[in-house]
Amino acid sequence: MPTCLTIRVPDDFVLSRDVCSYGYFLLAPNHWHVKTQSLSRVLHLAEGPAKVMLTQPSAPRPAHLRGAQHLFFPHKPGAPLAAAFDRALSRPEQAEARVQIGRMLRLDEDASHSAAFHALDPRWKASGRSRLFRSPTLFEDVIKTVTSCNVTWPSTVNMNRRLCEVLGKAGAFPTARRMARARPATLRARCRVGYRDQRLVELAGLFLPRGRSPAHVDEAWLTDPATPDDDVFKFLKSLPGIGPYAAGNIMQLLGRYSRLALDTESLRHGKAILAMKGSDAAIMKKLAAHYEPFGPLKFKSYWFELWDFYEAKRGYSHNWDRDEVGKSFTASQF
DNA sequence: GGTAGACCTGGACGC
DNA sequence: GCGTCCAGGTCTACC
Repeated sequence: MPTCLTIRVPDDFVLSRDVCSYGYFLLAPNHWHVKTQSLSRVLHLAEGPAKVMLTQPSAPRPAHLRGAQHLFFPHKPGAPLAAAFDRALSRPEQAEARVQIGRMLRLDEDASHSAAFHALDPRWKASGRSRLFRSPTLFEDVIKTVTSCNVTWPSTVNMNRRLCEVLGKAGAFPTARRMARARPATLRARCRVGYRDQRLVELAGLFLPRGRSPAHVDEAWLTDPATPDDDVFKFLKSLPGIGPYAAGNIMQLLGRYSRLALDTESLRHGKAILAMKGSDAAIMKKLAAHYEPFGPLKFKSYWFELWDFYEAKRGYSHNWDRDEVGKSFTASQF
């Protein structure tokens, strides 16, 4: 009989809001189902891939909001999630699945973490936004970040879809082992990753347990609170295909929010929304100064400002259709 | 330390 | 249908 797990979540956790909080929820193998307000994807587990569907009990729509265009998330905050798999999971696999789901949904950030963020930046208290969706593994987060560099959003969508189709098992995201064994020419020709081919293969090799390179990715060290942010940032920048933007983004994916990931979207935001003037370099400096008051959580403040802008243009993110949004969504098109 | 140019893909546009 | 232009971050060579 297929396994169905009950996942306990923090008191303020809302599936629709906390999944649809970062662009990766639109990238394969993730699939957000607007009609049912649920998330499905294939997870890699010890005995093979398993598809999971995550749901949370719904909350009744308050009478005063009925029929009105208003920020309303359809789930009951803090209600346990149901994780329904398409096959039976062994005990060790169930534990593994819980770890991966917990990472993806940032269940380690409890209500007190959200409260601390809202105390620092009260603009997000009403919506409750605080968590940023990520991947079940650091490896997937790093590869997704590289596929988002120097391309428009539709290309990122395509690259991730093709990586899953060509190298993934049963629709899963490729494992580091599989990608490390791939020929760069295959990645280029079949996954359309372009010049990133060699870099992706090298990166994948650094995630293998017995990486020979001194740059081997030690996830325990990267996530250890005792490791200074500066050291993590410096290490990430030393990896192939990772520059200042990608390193800043991976920092937040590691739960380190003290850095910004500044790119052309940031420039657009600075000019159009924050009315900043000057050269690009000058605006980058102004952006850094602008978010400084939000200290160790500045990435969240920055990101939710961007997200607000996207939602103002396209409606609430939990109602975004993956295929529709995948065709556009880039600075030059706003 | 700062900067110019190459690296690729895919969409927009003109013919 | 074809050719050209452009957006996008990283890397290398060079000053």
